[in-house]
Amino acid sequence: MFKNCKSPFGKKKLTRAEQKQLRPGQILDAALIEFVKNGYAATRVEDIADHVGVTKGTVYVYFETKEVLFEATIRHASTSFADLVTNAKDDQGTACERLKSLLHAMYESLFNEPRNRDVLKLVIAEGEKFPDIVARHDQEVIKPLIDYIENLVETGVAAGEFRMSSVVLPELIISPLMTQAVLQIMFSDENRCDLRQLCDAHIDLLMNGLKT
Amino acid sequence: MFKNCKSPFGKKKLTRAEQKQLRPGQILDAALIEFVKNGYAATRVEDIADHVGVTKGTVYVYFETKEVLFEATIRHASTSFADLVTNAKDDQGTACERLKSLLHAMYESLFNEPRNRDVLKLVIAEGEKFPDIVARHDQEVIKPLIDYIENLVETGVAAGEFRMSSVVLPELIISPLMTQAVLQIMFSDENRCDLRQLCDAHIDLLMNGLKT
Amino acid sequence: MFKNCKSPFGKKKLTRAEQKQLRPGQILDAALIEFVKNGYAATRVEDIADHVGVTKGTVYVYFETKEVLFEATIRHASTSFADLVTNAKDDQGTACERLKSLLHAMYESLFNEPRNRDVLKLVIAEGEKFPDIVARHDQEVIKPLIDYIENLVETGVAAGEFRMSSVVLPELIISPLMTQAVLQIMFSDENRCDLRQLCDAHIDLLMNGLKT
Amino acid sequence: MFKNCKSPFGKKKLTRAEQKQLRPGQILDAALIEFVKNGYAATRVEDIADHVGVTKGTVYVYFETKEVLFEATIRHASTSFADLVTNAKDDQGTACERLKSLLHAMYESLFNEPRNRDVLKLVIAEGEKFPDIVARHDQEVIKPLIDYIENLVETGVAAGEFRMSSVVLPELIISPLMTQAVLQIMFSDENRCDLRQLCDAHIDLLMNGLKT
DNA sequence: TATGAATGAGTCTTCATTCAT
DNA sequence: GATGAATGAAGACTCATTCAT
Repeated sequence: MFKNCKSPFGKKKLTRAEQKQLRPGQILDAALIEFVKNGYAATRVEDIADHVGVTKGTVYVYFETKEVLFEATIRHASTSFADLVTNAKDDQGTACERLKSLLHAMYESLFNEPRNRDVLKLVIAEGEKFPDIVARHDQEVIKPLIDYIENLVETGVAAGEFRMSSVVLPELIISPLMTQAVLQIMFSDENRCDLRQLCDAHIDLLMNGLKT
Repeated sequence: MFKNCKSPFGKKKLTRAEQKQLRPGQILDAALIEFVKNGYAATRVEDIADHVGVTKGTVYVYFETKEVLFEATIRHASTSFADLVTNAKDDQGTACERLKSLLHAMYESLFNEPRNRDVLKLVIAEGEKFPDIVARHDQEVIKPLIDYIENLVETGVAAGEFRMSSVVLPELIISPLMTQAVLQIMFSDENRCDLRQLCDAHIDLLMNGLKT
Repeated sequence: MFKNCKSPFGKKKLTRAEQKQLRPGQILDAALIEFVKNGYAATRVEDIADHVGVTKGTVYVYFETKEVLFEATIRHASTSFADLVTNAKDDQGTACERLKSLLHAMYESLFNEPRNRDVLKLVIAEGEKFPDIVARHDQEVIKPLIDYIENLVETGVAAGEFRMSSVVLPELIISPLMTQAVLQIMFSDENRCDLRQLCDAHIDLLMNGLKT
Repeated sequence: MFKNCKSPFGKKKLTRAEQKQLRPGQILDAALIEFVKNGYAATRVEDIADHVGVTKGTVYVYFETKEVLFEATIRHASTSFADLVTNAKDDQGTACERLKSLLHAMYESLFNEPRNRDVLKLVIAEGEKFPDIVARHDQEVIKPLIDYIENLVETGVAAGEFRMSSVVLPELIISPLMTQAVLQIMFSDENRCDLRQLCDAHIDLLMNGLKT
């Protein structure tokens, strides 16, 4: 009895099987941190292993090569942002309200999910060596977002909420977010800018700019 | 015959002394291309030398280490964008006109000067390993630009050209440019977006958003 | 009773105990194949395990180290050829007849027992790293064969069957067999040579050479 | 003066250029020794470098990979034996004399040129991993020799020197040499056998066997 | 000044071996 | 007995850097 009840008070000492299930995730988390810090080439597989508390060899039990690990790392970290658009599609309300809602969600994600910034940095820095990753990011993150906004703007124009004059490119609408992400990457997050203030100013300027 | 007669009418066959004077610039140009392509760590000094048509040793005649070469490369390539603000300060006209003029100049620079994008990419990708470079870039490129725009907006508000409501952050104003630069970096310049159209849409949306 | 009578009609589904008894032999068989194919250093213990259908760990249950396994593999595979001489000693008849009989038996063994070739290849290839194996092979395979032939020749000379002129070295007598084995090893058995024809030509030439 | 006159009495201190020319040969010689001693897989590139008195890196200046080095090593060492047949073709005399002459030359080569044994050992041991090497060896060493002997025997039979009865396979004629080479490889050359005696016995038995 | 042979520290990757389950 | 996760020592290969020419 209690044979399998590993110390009911602590949470350590997992069984091998449990460890094994956790390992890939642990390694991918550590890999993201290290790859973001040093870039692909300058990150040593051993640094990642140390970060997890295992040895080099263990990393190779789960990932065949450093390249495979890198690609898996990006894939692992790329989820949350894509979900954002998916969720936004359920929103109700006027185009204006839905646009605001989307932007708020994006600012929140920018604030709470460093992984999105991390992925962006890696796509920028390593895209030349890993074209597949750029394509994936375009396909699964950028494109859906741009398309959704384009659709929103068209809906708003049709409803008379937005002026229809010149083409309003979706890139324009999200550019403050992208720019803020890039600045956070460049200046290592020392919050030079109050995100809430930026969000408000962004929406204010944009809505004023769009209104009929 | 005429073997050494460096064709007085052509521009080839420079003397050794002339060669020597050109070398550092040639090396820095090649270094920029290679560093941008592969990143700092994955670029081999020999690749740069090959690109110039000399051997590794020659690079070390002019630059003590790869790090020194990298820093010199960034410094060498960082000039043009800073000049832009300096030149803009001579502009005359209303705040609105001067803002438009600045943005046009920046789009033109984005279009004509790939070096600005190159430097941005390197600052993003290698900033963690070279904090000095980030600081320099902030000090000499970003800050002056932000300050100039801030000043312009204040002037415009004071003159009643722009509405004064909420704070309009300079970052908001330049963000479409920054975003476009990042997209160009990520997608290797396959012009997904007509720059002229973007410029017009940007100015249109911005002016509408700012106006009283 | 009936202990071993698992499913009297089929031969599959052995008990664990039976499995256990077979394991060492299965491993040694697989090890021979892999060691012959890749050599000692380039053979991975896991390849051998895979070949048997077990995992690395199981191999180590039966053999302490890769070296021990290698030595056991050679010993396991070295039996048949030694028996050949033992059996030949029971032969009756003239020296000439007994020599022919021995050669026939050796050709048959060369044809039917790839293991002899396998052992020869390993002794040649790995002898430097495993001197014991060479010594064993010399002691248990080569020496007895040479001695037996020497004795046979002496008997034949004494009986007037063979000319006694110069010393006839036993190595001369078996060299076509050794050579054929080496060629089979080198050219992976693509039968460049009809063994029966070789056997006949060998015996013909030899008997003619030996006759008074 | 005498600046470049490197000690006319000693032979050391070669110039860089001279060194460079010698390096590949030095490396190949060392590589042959090490590869023969340990086999391909168990030989470390550093062992070879140490043997030459340089560092690992230097080996890679001249040979891209260990595999390339191995193949070059075999090619470098494979010359002398092939020449033997080429030279034999100039021989004059009866078929019998020419055959004897060839065998004498081969025994001499076996005695004086350890490289031939070395190549044979590597072809046997590593042939499976390097099929090209086996093919080359067959094409350039074995085939020419076999063909030459076949021709010689036919000539001898036509001239009535040899009996024409059964087919006499060239492999039979050279097998004592091949066997001796293999025994030398296996027993590391501790001359178990007087080569001169073997040669005489071989020729004696063979000529007796062939004669009409 | 320019070269490029040589170096050797550093990194990826493999694999024999161990041991908790 | 069997497993396979984990280890860590070892080896192939790279590349920044030096220095004799």
